[in-house]
Amino acid sequence: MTTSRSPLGRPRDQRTHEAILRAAEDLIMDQGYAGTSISAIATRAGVGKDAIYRRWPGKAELIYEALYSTVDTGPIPDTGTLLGDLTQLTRALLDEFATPAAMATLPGLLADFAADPALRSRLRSTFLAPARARMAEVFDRAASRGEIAGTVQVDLVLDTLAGAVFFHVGLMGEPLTTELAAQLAEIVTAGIGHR
Amino acid sequence: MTTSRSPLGRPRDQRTHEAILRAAEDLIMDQGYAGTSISAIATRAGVGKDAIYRRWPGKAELIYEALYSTVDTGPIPDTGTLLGDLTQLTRALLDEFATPAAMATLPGLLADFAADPALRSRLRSTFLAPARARMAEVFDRAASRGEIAGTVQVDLVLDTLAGAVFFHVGLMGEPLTTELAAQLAEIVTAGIGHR
Amino acid sequence: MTTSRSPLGRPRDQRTHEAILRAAEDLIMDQGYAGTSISAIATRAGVGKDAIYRRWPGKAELIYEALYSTVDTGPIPDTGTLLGDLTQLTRALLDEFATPAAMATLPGLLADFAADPALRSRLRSTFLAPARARMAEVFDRAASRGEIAGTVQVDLVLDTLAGAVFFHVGLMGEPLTTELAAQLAEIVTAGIGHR
Amino acid sequence: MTTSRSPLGRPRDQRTHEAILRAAEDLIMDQGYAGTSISAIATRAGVGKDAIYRRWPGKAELIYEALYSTVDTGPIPDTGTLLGDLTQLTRALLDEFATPAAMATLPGLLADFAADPALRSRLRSTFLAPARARMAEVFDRAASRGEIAGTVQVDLVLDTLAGAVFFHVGLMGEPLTTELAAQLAEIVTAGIGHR
DNA sequence: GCTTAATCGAGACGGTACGTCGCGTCTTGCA
DNA sequence: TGCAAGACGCGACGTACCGTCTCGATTAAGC
Repeated sequence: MTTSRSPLGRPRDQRTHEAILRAAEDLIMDQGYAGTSISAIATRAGVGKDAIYRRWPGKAELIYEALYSTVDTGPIPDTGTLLGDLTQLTRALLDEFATPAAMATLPGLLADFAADPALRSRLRSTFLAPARARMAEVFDRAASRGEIAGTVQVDLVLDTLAGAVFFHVGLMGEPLTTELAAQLAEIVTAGIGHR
Repeated sequence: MTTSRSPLGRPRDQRTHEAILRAAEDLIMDQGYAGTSISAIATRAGVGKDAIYRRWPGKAELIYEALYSTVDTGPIPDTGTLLGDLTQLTRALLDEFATPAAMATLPGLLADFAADPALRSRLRSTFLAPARARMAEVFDRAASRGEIAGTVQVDLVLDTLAGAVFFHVGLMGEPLTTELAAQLAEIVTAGIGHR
Repeated sequence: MTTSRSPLGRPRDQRTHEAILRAAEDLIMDQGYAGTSISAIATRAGVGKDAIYRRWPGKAELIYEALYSTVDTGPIPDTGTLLGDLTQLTRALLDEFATPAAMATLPGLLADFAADPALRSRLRSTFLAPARARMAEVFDRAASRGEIAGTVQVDLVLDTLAGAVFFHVGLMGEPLTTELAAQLAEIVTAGIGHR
Repeated sequence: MTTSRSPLGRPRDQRTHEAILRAAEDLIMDQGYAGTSISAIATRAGVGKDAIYRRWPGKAELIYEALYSTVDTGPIPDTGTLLGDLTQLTRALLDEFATPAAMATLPGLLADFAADPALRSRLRSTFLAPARARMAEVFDRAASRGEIAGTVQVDLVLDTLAGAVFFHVGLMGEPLTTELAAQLAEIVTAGIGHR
């Protein structure tokens, strides 16, 4: 049997967990990523610093979980055309990145992730891999419809879309046009689709 | 006349200037961006901290000048085709970002720039604007050749290319394939070119 | 009758008690008083922290019991002379203070006791009072032998002896000469005896 | 020549130094030794913690300098009798230990000094050695007057007096009788003087 | 046999202090 | 005025203990 033994000692308090995440999000909102310290989060949450370090190894992981825990889990779009599907995928990406908190956080967060190989691979497996799987499915369907020929470099497309969104939204702080997702999807679809 | 008055007192020592830039580059190489402090740069350069703050307002600007001062000033590519021109522009972008020092620096540097509106606009005017001008020229020629119709959203294309390169190289630390530039240029060209 | 009701619930485990005292002594030996934490004692004893706090209110009391529980209960010396009796009392004092563990512990322990009035009076009643009683007896006999006249300030003598021993052994970490007890006793005897 | 080169860099600010010592003394007064933290001293003095750690390696040395810097430098007593001289020396000892701040500090301070061999020897050379020299002088004069015969174990006497004072005042927190010095001096004088 | 209640190991909890580091500014003496 | 050196106030870092608490499990004594 695989009955996982109930862990020893006092279990972690769920309310503590939530208070930390909430405090983190609040502080990010009005202080930005760099201006938010672990101590400040702890104070605001009414929590000891240890309670934070017990759960997360550092600021980057905490903030990542606080803001990006809602990985896209909706149904994979199936509009009947590659362009339609890609547009929806891109729009989902945008929706996640375009919140005020996310915009204020992305550059600093990505910098911290980039600086640490362990974090980098965590980001890849936690965030990028699911997105890649969804996109691969979309391309598969497009191929079976005959919309595209041969293989598509899914990673390349994903990087292109994510990179463009990051540049626009996170880095440049550009006002977010609702057409951006459509335009990007259009470019990529046409760029790939030509056989 | 606008002859700026020659400044009073002892003139700044050019060797100090160079020593700082060299020390900054060295430290970036083996400590990364976050691990490089102004104090450390000063010590390594055999220089007082004031000598640094007298020249640059902070770490971001110093590192930016030390590593990215060589803005692309070569001739605008003119291969006769949009694809060829874009490939060359993208390759230039890659060459600049793909040095070890640049890869180790980009995310942290961009985070610092993103956090400060003043820096952000400086980046836009110093770095992005020239690249945009060169790209606009390439598109103009393509239009006059009849390769593309109507207007092209140059900013969008630039963000897409730069974003993709940043994601691949700076953030993910991916091994750099020489074909990346060609592939990206191909996607964008096709994506735009279709009329 | 006042037969104390046998307590409800699971009785305390004697082995736990002993394991704690043994762990405390071990840790004191190679980490000193300040370097010994309650957590460390608990871990070393294979015991929860509560098991400690259930028995002792703090580190000072625990260590005190672990190292000084063997209050001098031997027969009161009766050598026939004041000098002989005082020498033996002093030697007993020395024997108790001169163990490596005691030497490593005394200053820190006394500091904790001094900082808390409750502890201070506990020390007085538990440790000093018995020693004082024994010494008073010795003086009584000396008076009845005619060795000393009038009253003797027992407290003063005790403080003098204990203070000197503490200074030599605990504070200065001086190598312990076997003659120290004799010399101190001699001084005090002569100092008091003169009428 | 032995002209000591003027040190490089900005010299340490004397007012900072004094503010720290004053804040330390204040806090000791109403918080005790254990209740006084370096951070609190820094805050109270309006000073950064570094300014403290730059000057003293830890709390013990800082407090020691703040409270006991005024080593007895008055003229060596010369009353004509050993008893008179010793009484005065003991009274000086008492005067130094019997201030409220000193009483609140001594046990904790001595514990910290005892825990570190380096501090222990510092205490010996800075504090005890001068006192020993003064006492040796007193004994020399007594010998030349014929009051005492042969050699006297100055260290033993010093430890006895200091230990007794420490026990009474620092450890037990006893109310301080003005006669204590006289009584102690009397015991020691008689104890030694008998030939 | 069942209930009651205290104890057990383990470890989470809110705090507080630690000693270090980097920031950007300032104050020296010398060039 | 520039310059190297380094002190300055500030504030965050991540760690260590404190003494209390909350788990599930264990161990008697009283019903």
